Amino acid sequence: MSRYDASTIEPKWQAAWDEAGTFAATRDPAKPKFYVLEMFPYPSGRIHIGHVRNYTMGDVVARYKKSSGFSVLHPMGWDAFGMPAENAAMATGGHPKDWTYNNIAEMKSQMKPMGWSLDWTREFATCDPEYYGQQQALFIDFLEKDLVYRKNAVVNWDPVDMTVLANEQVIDGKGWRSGAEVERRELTQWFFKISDFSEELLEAIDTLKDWPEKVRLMQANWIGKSQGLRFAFERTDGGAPIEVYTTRPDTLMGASFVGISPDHPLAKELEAADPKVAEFCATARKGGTTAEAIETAEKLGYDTGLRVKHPLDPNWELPVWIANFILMDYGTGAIFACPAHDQRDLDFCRKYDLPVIDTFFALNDPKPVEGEAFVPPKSDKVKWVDHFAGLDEATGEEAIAATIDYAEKQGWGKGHTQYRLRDWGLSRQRYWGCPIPVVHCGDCGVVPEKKENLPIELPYDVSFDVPGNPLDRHPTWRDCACPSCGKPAKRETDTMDTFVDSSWYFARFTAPRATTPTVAEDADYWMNVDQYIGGIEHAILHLLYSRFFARAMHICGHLPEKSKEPFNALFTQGMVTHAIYQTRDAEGRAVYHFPEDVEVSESGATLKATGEAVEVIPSAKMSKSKKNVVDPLEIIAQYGADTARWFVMSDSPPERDVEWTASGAEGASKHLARVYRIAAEIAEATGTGEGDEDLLREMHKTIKAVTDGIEGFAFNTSIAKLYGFTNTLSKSKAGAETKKTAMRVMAQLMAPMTPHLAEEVWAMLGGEGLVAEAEWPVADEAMLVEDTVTMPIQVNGKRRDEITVPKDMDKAEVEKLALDTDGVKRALDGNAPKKVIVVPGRIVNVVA
RNA sequence: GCCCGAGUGGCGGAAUGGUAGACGCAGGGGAUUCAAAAUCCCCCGGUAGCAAUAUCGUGUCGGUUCGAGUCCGACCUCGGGCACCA
Repeated sequence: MSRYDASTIEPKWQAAWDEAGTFAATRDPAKPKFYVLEMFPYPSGRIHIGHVRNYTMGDVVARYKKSSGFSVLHPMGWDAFGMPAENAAMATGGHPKDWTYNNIAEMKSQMKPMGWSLDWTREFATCDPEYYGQQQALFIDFLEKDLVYRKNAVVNWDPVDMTVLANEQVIDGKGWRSGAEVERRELTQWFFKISDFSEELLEAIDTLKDWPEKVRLMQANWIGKSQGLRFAFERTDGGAPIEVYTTRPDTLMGASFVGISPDHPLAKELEAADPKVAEFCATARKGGTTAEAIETAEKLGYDTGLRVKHPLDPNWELPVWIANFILMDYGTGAIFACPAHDQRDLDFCRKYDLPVIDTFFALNDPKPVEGEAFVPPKSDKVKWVDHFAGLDEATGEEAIAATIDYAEKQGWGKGHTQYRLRDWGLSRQRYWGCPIPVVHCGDCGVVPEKKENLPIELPYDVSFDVPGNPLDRHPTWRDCACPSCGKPAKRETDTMDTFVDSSWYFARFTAPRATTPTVAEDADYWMNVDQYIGGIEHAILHLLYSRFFARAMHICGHLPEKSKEPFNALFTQGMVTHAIYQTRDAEGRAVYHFPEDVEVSESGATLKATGEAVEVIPSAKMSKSKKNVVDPLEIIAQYGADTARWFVMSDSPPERDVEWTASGAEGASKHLARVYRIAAEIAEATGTGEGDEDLLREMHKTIKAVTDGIEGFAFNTSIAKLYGFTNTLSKSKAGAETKKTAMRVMAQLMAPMTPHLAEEVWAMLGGEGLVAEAEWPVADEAMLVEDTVTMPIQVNGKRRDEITVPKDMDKAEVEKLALDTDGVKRALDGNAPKKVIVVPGRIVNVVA
């Protein structure tokens, strides 16, 4: 008898699928379609175990749906623009394009042996000019529909390298290469008007029924709708009033000062006139642009000396401060502070000795605020000190509504709906991205490129030996003719955020070679993505941007109405985590190392090559920049793709993070060999036996459990059931034909996870055609019903005994039997039960 | 700092509010074998006990319920996101 040998089986069946064109997606009007998509990878050059897990999940769904009669689209491509390619060029002197395409070739050669049912004929990379040219066409359409504009926004500026830094390149407020203190600097940049869609994007979240609740919540919070009051403080010097937005207008009587952002027009005006203000603003602008950096930085303020009048009391004057924690991007860039009911304001007022005025107390505890602000939930009733609108005891919500009403009636303020969501800044001052297809003309201003001139291709002859954007210093690339007047003009040198690339690739897969962004018939047939699978780390930005893009593409006629929400169902798989190994270079900067280069022992970790001690940082998301990635190729080489697939699907629930450990692959491999052995025995078996009915019952239960597991993304429980059925089958004494039937069904049920082995077993047992094309088995409901049931008997919630009774036995009868068990008698110790609860078919609980 | 999750044996994990630990890995014992590999069988949360069994046990503390891993409240720890990592 031959033994299970993945290395001969796997290439054989992959060739068979290729020859039959099994996974090429075709529009078939006779069949329902199913579009399954996993978030496409960044071509780092090596697949890691997270990819294996992610794409195997999608493959299980794709193969299952194909068997269930759907015409399946399951494509693959490359999210190929981005910083790592430029970093590699800087580090090794190569070219981002060569680096990227080499990586793609390398990764593809690693992915092919996995046997994923991908339609490789649709493959593309976002750095292909054929792709980004269409993206440029979309940009021009968006410009025409007024979905894009230019404005100033802050970036991380490295004053030594004279270059813009990504957030990732700012470490503890300093530039990663220069080590210089980073400052926030304004630059004119391109923006998508995603905020115009705030309300629509928020409301439509309710329609995303098959998205995880946590993702919907995160998106709703991100959009951040709030109701508040907009009003202006009059200045005592007669200057332009300061407009503020507040969500707590009810606390206006507790106002302590008016604060403005260092980027507020008034701050800039004062900065120009007063060196002291300029000095403060320069300090306040130190550090990175992230919300985290701004919110955790020390709170700094500067009293401008300006005074404003309190809107409710013309004699009450408030000082105007510039404060580093106020964002110009949110609301009006100006606030009033109420320290008694906001911790940040309180800390600030204590620091600068500003007054703290209580506006309300807890109902039975009129204790003035000291070190901690009093911030009850807005739904709690509180006692008001002196509410101008005449409230005494009322909730925050009631008071806010009353205040807005009062302000509107008096005419000094207006109720306002505010969203936290900001417009999407897409400009990047970098080379390896999609060029923004506009031209700057001395006469015509900013002019979109003509579509017939697309794609605007990146020049190849660039260098990365000095910081900054190589497009800016290219000798000729910028030179062009103005599309409007024809005079000499200059190209835009900013490229697009890579989130743009990934915001419409799912639509492009429906017609990847088209000379327009999409083709109506293909988009109509294949959209939407029926099952999208990806990491939870993309819960907000990528998914929100894609939802915006789908709407914008619909407006421009590139997607049908139904695709405004492009992802019908979303599954967010957990991340594969791993410890990070790092050493430090001469300047004390972190240098990361791959796990396979590190020797880990009880006494610590060292580099295999040099024996240098390695710092071990606890498990974190696997990322190429931290090099804490595990190479699955070894498992594949040693055991085969099916073992790797079986193992990653069996080991943990797919939505949960998993800490990668190598143990277990061996066990998975043994199990597959066992299945092969049992199949080979059964293939040669003849004659009748006993227990055929029992085996068939178990088979139908297995069909149901495995199907439910796949449908519910609980692949690990499907696999547990398949383990159980393997045991049943190996012990069964049933007749040969029944066993063959059971084994063929097992091959079908295993096929989504271990497709090569399944084909082999299927062929061995005389299955017709390819198992990949066989119809999915359906459980016979009649075979699932049991006539007797074993019920646990509890006394006060603790299990004391059990009884096995007919399924439909009368409650009173069950109660009688239960009370008569030894375990119950022992627990009751002669006492009469107070109450007996019988849940038919499930449990009996005796209350003593 | 703000938003969102997760926490169950040595390990990965299972469990419509109804027998906690299915299934697997690791470990222990046995069979087979000249021996080994491979395979097959049995045991496997802690404590006490020869055992039957009792008792404790799902991050911590409290609550709801006949009954809580599951629901509610507070907390602890870990993870993700925070708009230029992808």
